[in-house]
Amino acid sequence: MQITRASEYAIRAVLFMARSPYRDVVLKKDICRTQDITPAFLTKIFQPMIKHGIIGSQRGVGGGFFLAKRPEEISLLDVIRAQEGEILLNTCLEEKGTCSRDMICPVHNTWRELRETMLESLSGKTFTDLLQTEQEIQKNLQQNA
Amino acid sequence: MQITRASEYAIRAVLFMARSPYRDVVLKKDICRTQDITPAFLTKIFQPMIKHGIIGSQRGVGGGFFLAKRPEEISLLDVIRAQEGEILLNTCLEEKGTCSRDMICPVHNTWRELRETMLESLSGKTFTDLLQTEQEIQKNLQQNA
DNA sequence: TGATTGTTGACTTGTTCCGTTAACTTTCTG
DNA sequence: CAGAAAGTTAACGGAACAAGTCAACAATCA
Repeated sequence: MQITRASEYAIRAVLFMARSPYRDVVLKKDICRTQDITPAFLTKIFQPMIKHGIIGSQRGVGGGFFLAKRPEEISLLDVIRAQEGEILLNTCLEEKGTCSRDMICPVHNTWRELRETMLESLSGKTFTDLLQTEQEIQKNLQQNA
Repeated sequence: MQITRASEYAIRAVLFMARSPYRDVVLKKDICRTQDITPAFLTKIFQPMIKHGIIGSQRGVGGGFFLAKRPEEISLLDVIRAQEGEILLNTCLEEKGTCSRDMICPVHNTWRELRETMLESLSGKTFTDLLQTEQEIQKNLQQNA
C-alpha cells in the first residue's frame, strides 16, 4: 500500500522542471543532482512519462527534458498513473468478472468508493498547487527564522 | 497500491465468522471451503489476527476459531492493519526524520491527508455494516429475480 | 492413549522493486 | 563530415515481498 520510489522520483523531477519557465529544456544531470536520483534510473522513469505526454525530450547537444504540459495541467495522479498504472486497491476492481463474488461481495463498494476518493484527491493536486504550497512553506520558514 | 491476498482472505474469513453467533467456534475447513482459501494459508493469516485480538482460537477436538470481538467492534482497518501493518502511502510518512526533505516537501501534506481519509474510511466500516450491506444486496437480487 | 485440532518456523516459487549496463540513435558543433 | 553530447531501448541482476506449502510440535478431548 505504498507508492514506488519511481513515482516519488517522478514527482520530484516534474516539480523541479515546473520551477523552470514552461517548455525550457532542463539537463538530466541537473535533475539528478538536485533530486537525488541516479541518471540511469531517471532515464527509465522518464520513458513512460514521455509516452503519456507529460514530459518531452530533445536529443543531441543541448538536449534534455521539458514539461510537455503546463504545471496546472499535470496532477499527481497523472504522474503516478504513468509510473504504476491504474490505482485499484483490490484485484476485484480490475475487470468486470474477475471477481466471482462480484455480485454478492459487500466489500466491493467500499473499495470502489475509497478508490474514487483517492483519485479525486490525487487528480485535484496539480503541480501549480505544489509550487504554491512550496512557496508558502518557505515563507513560513523565513518568518520563524 | 493494492491490498494483499492475505488481507482479502482475512476479510472474507472474518465476515464468514461474523455470520455465526458471537463467540461460536467455527471450523477451519468450513471457512476454507466456503471462502476459497487453502488451510495452510489460512493458518498463517490467522496468527497475526489472534495476536491483535481480533479472533480467538481453541485447540483440540471440537476446536477452531471464533471472533474475539463483536462484529461492530471490528473494522476493515483492523483486519488490514493486522495483515499489512500501517498504511503509509510513502516512505516519508514512516518516521520523523526518514525524509530529509521533510520540512520543504510540498507533497508531504497531500500524502498525510490522503492517508487520513483512507484510515477514516476503513475504520468506519465495521463487519456489522458489511453484514447489513450483504443483506441489502441479497434482498435486491431476490426482488429482481 | 490416540485422534483432532491449533502453533511455529523454515522453506519454495514466482513476481515486483530498484536499479545497472551496454549497444544504439539523434542532434548539434566545428 | 567527424565526433561529441545528448536521449532510447532491451536485457540483466540482486533483494525483497507475495502467496503459499510443509513438517514437527503442543494442546485438548473422548
